[in-house]
Amino acid sequence: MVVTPQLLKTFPLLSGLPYATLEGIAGQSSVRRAARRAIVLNAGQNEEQICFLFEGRLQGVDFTIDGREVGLYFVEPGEFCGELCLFDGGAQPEFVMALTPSVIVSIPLNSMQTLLKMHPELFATISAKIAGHVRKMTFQRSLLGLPNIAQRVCCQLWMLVPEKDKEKEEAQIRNPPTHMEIAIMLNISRETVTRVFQSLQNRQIVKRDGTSLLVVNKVGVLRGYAEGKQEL
Amino acid sequence: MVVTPQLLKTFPLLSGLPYATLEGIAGQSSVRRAARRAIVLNAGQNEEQICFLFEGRLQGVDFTIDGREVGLYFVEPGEFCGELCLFDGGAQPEFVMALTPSVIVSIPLNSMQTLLKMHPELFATISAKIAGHVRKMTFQRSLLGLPNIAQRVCCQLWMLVPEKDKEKEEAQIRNPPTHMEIAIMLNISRETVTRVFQSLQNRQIVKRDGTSLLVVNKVGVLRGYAEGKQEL
DNA sequence: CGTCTTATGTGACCGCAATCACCCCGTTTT
DNA sequence: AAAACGGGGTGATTGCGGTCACATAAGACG
Repeated sequence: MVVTPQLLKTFPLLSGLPYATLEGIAGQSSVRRAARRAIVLNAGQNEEQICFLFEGRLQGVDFTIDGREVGLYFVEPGEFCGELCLFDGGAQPEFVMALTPSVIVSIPLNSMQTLLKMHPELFATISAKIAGHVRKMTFQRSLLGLPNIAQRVCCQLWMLVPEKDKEKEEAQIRNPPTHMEIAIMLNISRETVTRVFQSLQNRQIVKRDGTSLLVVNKVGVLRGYAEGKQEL
Repeated sequence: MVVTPQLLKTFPLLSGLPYATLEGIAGQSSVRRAARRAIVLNAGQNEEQICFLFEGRLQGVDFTIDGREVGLYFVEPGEFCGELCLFDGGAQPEFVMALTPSVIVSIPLNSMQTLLKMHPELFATISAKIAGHVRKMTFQRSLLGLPNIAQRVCCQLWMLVPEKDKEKEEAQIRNPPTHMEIAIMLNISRETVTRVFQSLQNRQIVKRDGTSLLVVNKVGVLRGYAEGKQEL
């Protein structure tokens, strides 16, 4: 499929670039659909591409020495991943997998490097992204320290609430991760996640609406659980 | 205390700089001793300094919502920390604490920024350092996925073995972290770490030599445990 | 020197989440 | 339409590591 400048313009990182530049980049880029569970980036390889997520949800995953899956972070539409090679040319440390059918725009590493030379102001955004990633990982790690499992799940759920809905009473989480995908993020078993969700549903705090929508009815209460102000 | 150019030159990041430049930086920098448990960098604040560790050992630590300590990474002599503000000007995400009495050289953020303008080639090293940090955190996260606790401890211990000793039969770990400090890195209790160490000592794999030295007698065996090839 | 503090060592107990085994249900595949 | 699959739901069991409560050892320090 063809990458259009309009498509590239939808990504915050690139939205400020002149049309002509975007046209050039578009010519070197590619767009692909990734099926559920498809590998977008491989660990341990020099992937040499920056992946922009247009639609869907991705997850960074790693594996322990004994083969268990470990969830690292989620990638939401508009964000990108695989940018670590811009910093040290090294290999991709973790796998990136599509959790839902996704649309991904890939810009090759060297196109990206050329672009950065022409527009060094983009460096600030990319640096900020990496810095943000470090902060996110730090926070995620601190989640694992919580002895209360339900609180862990609520924190993770809270992070999936769209920014714009955090102050509202009700929120929607589109394409929510499966229980398994949440479980590996939090180092707990799938069954335990299910049981916490049951508990939340019984209290009418969340509600499933089909397979691709999770409604948070009482955003404030969820937040309370996440912050440990109330026990589930 | 006064920072000399010679002191700065001991740090890999700065060792390639001309003497005159180092003199300039030295004038703006400061060196301090941090006692055991002293806070070197505060979380949530704009610390605006890059800290180079000359001697000792530091640990990045965070706290969960309910106040538990979480260990994030260790800083070894020659390395630096607090560099995240170079990337987004944001606050320091985690605390950095001295585990042993340490000597730390601090370069203010704006001196560092000026230096980077004059010597953009340093960017590569700093970028690589951040990239390395991301890789380290990813690995550390995958450690937490290990269901076998003893293996986790052995992995952590293996990472403390100096690079130069990894192929040898015997290795020394100077200023080893306490059991508690290892425990918070691995999300396990202090007692459990103690029990694993007992087990390792009984099998003559490690040996304490005073308070500031841990001798690994059988490096290969430790590695075997770390990689899950043998069960402890 | 004795006193304080911090680190380590160890047993007993117990609670909680992992595991296992199975169910249901909706979707996709054949 | 049947079969296969993946996701979610649930009970019973159990083992492992957390917690608690001490004991002991080793420095730190006046």
